[in-house]
Amino acid sequence: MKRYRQSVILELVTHEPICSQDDLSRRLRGRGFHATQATISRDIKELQLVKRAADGAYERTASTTAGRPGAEATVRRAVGEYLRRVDQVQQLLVLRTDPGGAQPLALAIDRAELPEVVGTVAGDDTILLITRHARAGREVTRLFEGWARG
Amino acid sequence: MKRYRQSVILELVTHEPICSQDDLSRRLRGRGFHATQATISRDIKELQLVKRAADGAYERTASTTAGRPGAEATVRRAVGEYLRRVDQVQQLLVLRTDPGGAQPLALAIDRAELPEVVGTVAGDDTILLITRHARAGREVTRLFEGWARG
DNA sequence: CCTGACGCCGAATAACTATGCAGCAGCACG
DNA sequence: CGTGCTGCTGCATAGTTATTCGGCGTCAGG
Repeated sequence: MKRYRQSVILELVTHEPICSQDDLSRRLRGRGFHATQATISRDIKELQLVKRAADGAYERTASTTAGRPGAEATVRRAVGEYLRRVDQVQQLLVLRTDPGGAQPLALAIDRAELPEVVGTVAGDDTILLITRHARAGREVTRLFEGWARG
Repeated sequence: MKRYRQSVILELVTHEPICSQDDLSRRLRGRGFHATQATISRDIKELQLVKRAADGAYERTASTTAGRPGAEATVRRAVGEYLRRVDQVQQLLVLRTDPGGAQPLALAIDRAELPEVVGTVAGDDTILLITRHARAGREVTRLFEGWARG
């Protein structure tokens, strides 16, 4: 129960701006969790989130940002199977696959929640992958190319 | 006055655990600054500190450590000189400039490492600017429009 | 000297978060 | 069973932070 709820909190927080615990409580309710602000306060402490003063949103720290081990194996396999080419333009990567391969690959990438990856947009055979900056883009490129070769 | 106080806040926060704004207020008093919690709240927001949930201490973010002070003045000037229009679509901003203005403006924006800005892609007279979320986009829009008018 | 605009600030207060306490499982042991 | 222990939770409230409102000083233009 608690573990599951906390993982949903992590996901919510990484994907949209959550600016208060009541806010979080409401979104959890939308996913079938009932938890009071008190419980969420404790969850947030255990998850070691931080609250940005600039906009009040909660954020994961580096320690919690490492993706789940299972997801990494999945994305690794998906990259090996689908990825055909990578082009980098600053902090954007354009990934090419065979026709129809973009959706499953993008899904796997999203699930992995790689810290360098801000988000993806997938068409049919092309994915636009957005990283935080060019350096991160290069890292992801190297990572993926390694997986594609292996 | 304000600048000086804020730099002292940064120093205090990096060297010892400060867990509340009243705490900070007391320590500032020890160094000859008199500021209420309200003022400190505003300072902390401007300094873009984050509060760790784990222990409640304030912490600097990468951007406050990395961003050079000159960069903000530069981007300010660049916005005033080049920016002609801003359109927002959720967390994306489309910035228009006169022909040829996109590259230098994007460069200045990148250098400033604004925390709300994830990245930019510049063409000749158009920049796609990616922010973390719509709220951040609105802030950046207001910020830039203010600079463009000034 | 006005006057308006602007930036900074404090007091009060609204909004948000942490925590002491008590209740309720579940579980191990006698 | 009964008892004690542990982990998790909600309620109430204490503690902390953000914001609103209004005042003050500065500066530029009239």
